[in-house]
Amino acid sequence: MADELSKVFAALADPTRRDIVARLASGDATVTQLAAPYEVSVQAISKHLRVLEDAGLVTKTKEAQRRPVHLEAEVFDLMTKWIERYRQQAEQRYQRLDAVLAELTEENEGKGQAS
Amino acid sequence: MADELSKVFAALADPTRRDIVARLASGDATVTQLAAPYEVSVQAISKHLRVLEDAGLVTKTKEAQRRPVHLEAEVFDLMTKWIERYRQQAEQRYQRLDAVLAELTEENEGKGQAS
DNA sequence: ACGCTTGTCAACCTCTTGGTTGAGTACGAA
DNA sequence: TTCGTACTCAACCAAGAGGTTGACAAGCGT
Repeated sequence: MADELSKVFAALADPTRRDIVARLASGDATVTQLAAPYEVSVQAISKHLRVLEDAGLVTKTKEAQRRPVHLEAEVFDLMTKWIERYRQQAEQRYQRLDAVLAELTEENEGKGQAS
Repeated sequence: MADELSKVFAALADPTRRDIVARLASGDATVTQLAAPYEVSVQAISKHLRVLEDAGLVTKTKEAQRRPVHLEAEVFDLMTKWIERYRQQAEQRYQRLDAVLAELTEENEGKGQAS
């Protein structure tokens, strides 16, 4: 796949992966610990983790046979920045429209017309 | 597909769709206007717009033959809330770890050990 | 009434995704 | 050294995503 942002959004588009992120937010966990709550195979969860890792949302470290998974918070900033940029612009436009509508209402105030 | 959040993330996982969102942030546009910059067919863009619409990121209105597309800012809040929840938790844990490490360093200060 | 513009629907193709099972590696415990 | 645990790799499969082309509907302008 292509750019960082696409990978991050794609990774979080899956409910299972969002769930995993949610659990990692309260502490690191190994692959089998993460796989336990789900009905799917451990391999499937391993694949999910690789997607999260490729997106930079998560890192794996070695500890004997275990691979504790750790949530990386920094990548969230990338998303937040992207979102905020366009959310704010859209909201400003919305408020500008509000202002225009308010003006139009004022102008028509004496004319008794409010289509 | 399933839940709202999954649809929103999936919609924004595509660079073309993020690009469309970016352009819509500075004003509404018709389907052909939105399709113009890209090499793909108008139908492809129409599909992209339906994905964005299903995710609630965008609305279409009728205006003669044209279908002006409008960016809906509210849905971004859903994402922002989800992201912020886990980002903050992860950051807090990180800072707590920092504090623990600082304590450990202090304790070892007189012993000349700094592995 | 006719044609042009705008947009969607439908069928099709290819690549990706999320899942499976089976085998293999790496390591600690006995 | 042998066994069990933890995890990954590889091959495979069904379903979905993004693209194409072709046909069609809906409106405006002449």
